[in-house]
Amino acid sequence: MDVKAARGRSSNVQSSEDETMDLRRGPWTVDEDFTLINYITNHGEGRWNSLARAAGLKRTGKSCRLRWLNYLRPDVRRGNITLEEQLMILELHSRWGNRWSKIAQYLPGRTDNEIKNYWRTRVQKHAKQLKCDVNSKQFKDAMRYLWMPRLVERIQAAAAATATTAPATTMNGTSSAGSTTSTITTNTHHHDHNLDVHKGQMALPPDFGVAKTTPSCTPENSSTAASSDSYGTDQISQVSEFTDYYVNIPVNNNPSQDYFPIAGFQGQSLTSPAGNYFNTGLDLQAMEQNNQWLEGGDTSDNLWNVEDTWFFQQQLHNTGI
DNA sequence: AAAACTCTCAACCGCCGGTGC
DNA sequence: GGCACCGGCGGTTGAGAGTTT
Repeated sequence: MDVKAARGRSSNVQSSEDETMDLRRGPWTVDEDFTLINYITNHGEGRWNSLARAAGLKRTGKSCRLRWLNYLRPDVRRGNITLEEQLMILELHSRWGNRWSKIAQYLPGRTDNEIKNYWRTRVQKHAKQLKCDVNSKQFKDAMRYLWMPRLVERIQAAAAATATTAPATTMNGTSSAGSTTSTITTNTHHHDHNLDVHKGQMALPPDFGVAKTTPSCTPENSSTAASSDSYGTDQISQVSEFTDYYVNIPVNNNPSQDYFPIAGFQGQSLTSPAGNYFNTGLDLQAMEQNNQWLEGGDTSDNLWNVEDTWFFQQQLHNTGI
């Protein structure tokens, strides 16, 4: 098959160099993969254009680089994004916006492309369901006060379940295995860098979770400093608005050592994630009392159910936001 | 069963900054 | 300083798989 012509968009715009070199485009074949892996195994990475030529691949250097980094590299992790990774992505995106490669640095084995795809397909889908812009204050607040706490809950529930089967370790804080009533312990100055969050290697940025001297989860300043797609240097929060406080959450089989940061809580029970920090008119406590959104059993893609969406939209309507 | 629709993700594009001549 | 080349990044596309009608 002539891969070059496989993608209509690609076949329309061909550089003269491509035509003279008869470079291939489109999906990689098994043989090409094998050739690239073999060459890099024997010679290492180098200048990608010359590598492509030396390896006998009729591909651009860019294409080889992309294939290697996003797919063939031995340490690339594939498959579902874990809850911890989801939480990390939400958090880091709140800080850095669409800096996918930077975010990927903190998710070992995940590529910027994968994270970008996750954001576009999952996160933006939720924004679409809520009929609001993914960069809007409403959506960011909903993400912070609904989605992230819910992720934390599920992580915690999973950890509690693990603890039930392996009672030798205990959570830092009180815990009811299998329930969602565990108390989060505030740890405002905890700096466990390079935390063993996922398969032992999920490193956190140096200021991840650093407490501000003044809590910032107020209607006035929430979701105003970050999360724009066009980040100027003055727009990048030095401290994430999502990670004002550490919350000790065991996230793997060694809960006594591992803590996962999450924002917006100050020693609150997870049963009240909407809590007292949200006074923008979106009465999330009422949402909680409406109790639909805390119902368990959903999947990571179903953190927003129909009721959530409906209620959220009602709040938007009622408050005139 | 099949058409229509939705979702996922690999791959490409253009732009930009770094580097060497 | 100017130019060319290269690598890296974020944005976008579209094929194919999956789901719904």
